[in-house]
Amino acid sequence: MLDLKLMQRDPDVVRESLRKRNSKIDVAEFLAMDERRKALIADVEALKATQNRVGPEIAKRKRAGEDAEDLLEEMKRVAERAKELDAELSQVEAAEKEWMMSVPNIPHASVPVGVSEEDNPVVRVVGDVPAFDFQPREHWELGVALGGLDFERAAKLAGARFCVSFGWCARLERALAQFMLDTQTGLHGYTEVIPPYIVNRRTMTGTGQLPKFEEDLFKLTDERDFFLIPTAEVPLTNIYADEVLDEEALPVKFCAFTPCFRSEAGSYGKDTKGLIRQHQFHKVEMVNFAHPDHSYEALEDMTRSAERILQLLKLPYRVITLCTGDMGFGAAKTYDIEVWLPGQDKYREISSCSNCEDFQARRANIRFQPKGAKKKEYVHTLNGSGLAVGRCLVAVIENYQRADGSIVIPEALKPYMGGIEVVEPK
RNA sequence: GGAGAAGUGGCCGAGUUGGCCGAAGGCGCACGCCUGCUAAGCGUGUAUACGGUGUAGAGCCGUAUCGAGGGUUCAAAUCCCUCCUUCUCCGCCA
Repeated sequence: MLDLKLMQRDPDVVRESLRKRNSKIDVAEFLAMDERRKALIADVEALKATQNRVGPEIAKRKRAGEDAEDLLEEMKRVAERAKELDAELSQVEAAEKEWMMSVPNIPHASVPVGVSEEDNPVVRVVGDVPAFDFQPREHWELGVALGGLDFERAAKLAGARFCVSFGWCARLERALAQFMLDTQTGLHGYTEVIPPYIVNRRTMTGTGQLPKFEEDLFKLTDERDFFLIPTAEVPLTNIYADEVLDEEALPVKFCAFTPCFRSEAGSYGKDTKGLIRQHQFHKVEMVNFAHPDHSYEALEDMTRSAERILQLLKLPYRVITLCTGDMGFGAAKTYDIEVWLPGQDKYREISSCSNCEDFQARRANIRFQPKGAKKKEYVHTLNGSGLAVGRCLVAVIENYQRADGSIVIPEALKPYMGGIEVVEPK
């Protein structure tokens, strides 16, 4: 959520932001609501002030045994009127809040202006795209042939966009997860967390999934308003909702390995084969709570931490900056890391690292107490995949394939593979 | 799943014949004084949000907030309803 004061004082900044994001949201709508709200507050509070002034007078008369009928009559009318205006005020406030909650974050000045992913500049390219002396195959083809992936039985169990992994493949995914966690906790100072995979509406609203993107989520039919997490960013970031952190404690760095659940509504026809786009996948997520003065350093730091995984696995990748038109709702700046997939002959997203500045912190009410200052400030929150485990499995399979259809296990994963060094066709 | 108890300011804890309660007291914290020695004492201050004004995150005025939401009433921390959370006992269970 944006700062209400900023909306009121400098609506042009918001207009400009929305223009860069190609949004149709109209700031004038907000300004009108805000005017109306202020007018109502003035009226309602004047009436309540009257009530507070006359109330003790009534009590005084009653105690003295005097008649207070005239005041009671008058106050009855005041109370009635106050109630009417209060109801209208509540409506206006709710509408205004909803409007505020649907406005995306303001892009950082360094973010390139653009319309679509075509306009995302490449920041750096790391590792050489491997040259194969045969036609590299796609992961789903290799995985199925080697008995590791089974999409047909998954369809039977659940439906499209699910997968069952067996044997070496299940082990490889577990190895990747463990390797990532060990790297982030051991090398980069992250604290490992196991959060709930089901969260409530408040939590989903704190990070920005709600109210705008409910159709992307799996909602439980339970009357308790439960949702399956689409990413561990949601529970990790909300861990400190409604809390005040010590300034010296910043930055706080959490990581978690969790399943992620996404409805993938509106992605019909995209990536219909393989593991790239599933309703359920695993991800190691990193979340930082940073001091506002250092959050952009933290973004670089987090991105490097994600890249480290690919470097250790010797997987070629590149880093791009998302342009204003391609950036997510809550982000002020986002780097995507794209890994090379020989089977697809292109780079595909495997991590997304964002600085949300105080956008989520304001929604979730996460603050810190600056030393010497009176007022508490919102922290900056960052999140990034470190990495998407399912897509990393895809990358390993495709990059480490050999002409005979076998797959070599990357050096860095061998300690986790229980002796498996090569997966070969039977 | 059954039975019961509780939710007040950073913490503890008063307040339940509705009005004099934004809320006693204590602790903690901040500043000052005193004293001077591994202490203590004294004084003052100590929430947040919104609205108005404005020297525009100074001050002042107003409103709201005693788990959340709704109701009764001229008036509710105090009465009624719903929900949430925590705790205790029993049952069940990975």
